[in-house]
Amino acid sequence: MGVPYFTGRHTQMAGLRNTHEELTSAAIDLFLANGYEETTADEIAEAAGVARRTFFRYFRAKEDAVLPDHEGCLARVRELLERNDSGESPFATLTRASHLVLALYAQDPAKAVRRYELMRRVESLREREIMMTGRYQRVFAEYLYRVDTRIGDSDEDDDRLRHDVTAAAMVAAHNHVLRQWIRDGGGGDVHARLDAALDLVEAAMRGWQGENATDQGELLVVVARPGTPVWRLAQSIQSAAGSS
Amino acid sequence: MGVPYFTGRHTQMAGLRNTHEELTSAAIDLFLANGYEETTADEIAEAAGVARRTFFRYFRAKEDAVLPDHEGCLARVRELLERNDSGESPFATLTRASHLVLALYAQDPAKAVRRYELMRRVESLREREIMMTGRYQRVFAEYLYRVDTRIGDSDEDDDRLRHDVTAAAMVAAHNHVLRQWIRDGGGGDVHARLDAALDLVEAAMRGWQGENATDQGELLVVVARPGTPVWRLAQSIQSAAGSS
DNA sequence: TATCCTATGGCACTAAGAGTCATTTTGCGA
DNA sequence: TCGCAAAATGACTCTTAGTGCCATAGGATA
Repeated sequence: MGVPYFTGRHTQMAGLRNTHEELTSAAIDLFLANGYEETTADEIAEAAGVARRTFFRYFRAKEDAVLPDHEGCLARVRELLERNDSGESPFATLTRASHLVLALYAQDPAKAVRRYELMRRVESLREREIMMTGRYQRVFAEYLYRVDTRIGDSDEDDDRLRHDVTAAAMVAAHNHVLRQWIRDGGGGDVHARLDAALDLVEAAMRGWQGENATDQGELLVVVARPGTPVWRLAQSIQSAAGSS
Repeated sequence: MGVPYFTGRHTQMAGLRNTHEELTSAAIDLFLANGYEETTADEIAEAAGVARRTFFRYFRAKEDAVLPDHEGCLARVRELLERNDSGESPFATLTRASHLVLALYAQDPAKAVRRYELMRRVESLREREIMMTGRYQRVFAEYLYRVDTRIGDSDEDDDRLRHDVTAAAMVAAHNHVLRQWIRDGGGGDVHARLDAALDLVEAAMRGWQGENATDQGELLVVVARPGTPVWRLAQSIQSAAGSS
């Protein structure tokens, strides 16, 4: 078998023992009780009533026994971004992808809180989590690069910078919301909070301009007397916006 | 000795053999020639004419033999942020910190290019690098949280979100500039490029608003006939901005 | 010369992770 | 209900990263 790691395989009927689940909960229990480094893969396997080798068939590394199934989630995110069926904005699509990731935690708040407690004190787990967010960020940035090309004279490298920064900002907002939610004990509507945060990010990034940018926050006041033709208004607005 | 790893210790007189340098270059050579996983710490040590144990005295992990001295750089960044002597803006201080990190690569462009070649194909090294950027990002965000508190009615949680996003955006911009520079072969003035990129980030983040923000990019057009009192103008602008 | 102190070498040990093959379990069609 | 193919598991072995511990070499200092 080529890729034996758990990504939805190992399908178990209801009622039968779910090795994956037993391994993760045994791992979290032992880690919380005896410490992370102090717990060996042997002990986890034994606690789950399974052989050591089996443990490493379900998880490619010790850390993965605690962390959520990012591999599978990343695959779903990629699929979502490649489908790209609706006519929504790139940012909106990435927002949906963010919710997909958030659901990975939100669907089991109690476990999320326990995991967080663990990650708070184990450096190695924090590192792994950071790595994963880096993966998402990269996928986001690449998606933007693919679909958010702009017509006109905009500099290509500047566009890529904007894509990288946007992806980083979105992931940071996601992580912020997730962390706050978990610290609050896992109550309330996380998804609504994520939407609010991403709205702020989108608003800020909408102000991203190339080198010939107009100043943010500038007020454009057009004074016209009644009876002025509308095209005249449009003309002066345009020229004012262009010559800042 | 408590912390034996290289952070400026192992001071060598000029002319004596610099074990650290020999180990890193031996490591890069062997990794590029035979692959990363295929090269053991034993072989690196032997190539540097040193014992295996010595290798792990200089580097806490195999990956660290290739990567730049992030540990020391992080310490310098922390020191810079804690000094906080000048009266510049938080963003400007973080910009200086970014330049500090950039210098870690810019001071030896040839080695940076070789390293990049290596990281391009070794997942484990990419992971380590992502981890390190995560560390910087965290330090940046914490700095903002410390010094960029705002007076008035601004929501605290919203502030922290802004700090997280700002830090992420800055680090993303830094990494973007660094990557582009390395891909271009390591020529030109990286530091100038970083300044340009961070200027764009600052401009975008300046547009960050709390929940009662007016829409970014929205144009407010006031039409008034000549002779209208100024207070009347102000009144309608205010009411229009408030009801968006 | 006696003595420190630091870098190094050498050795043993733990544990993570991968390869391999035999064995069991499970799903499914006849 | 039986039997078969595929998947899951168990039981080894092996390599290598990383650590702890102690001995030693060799330069600096009193």
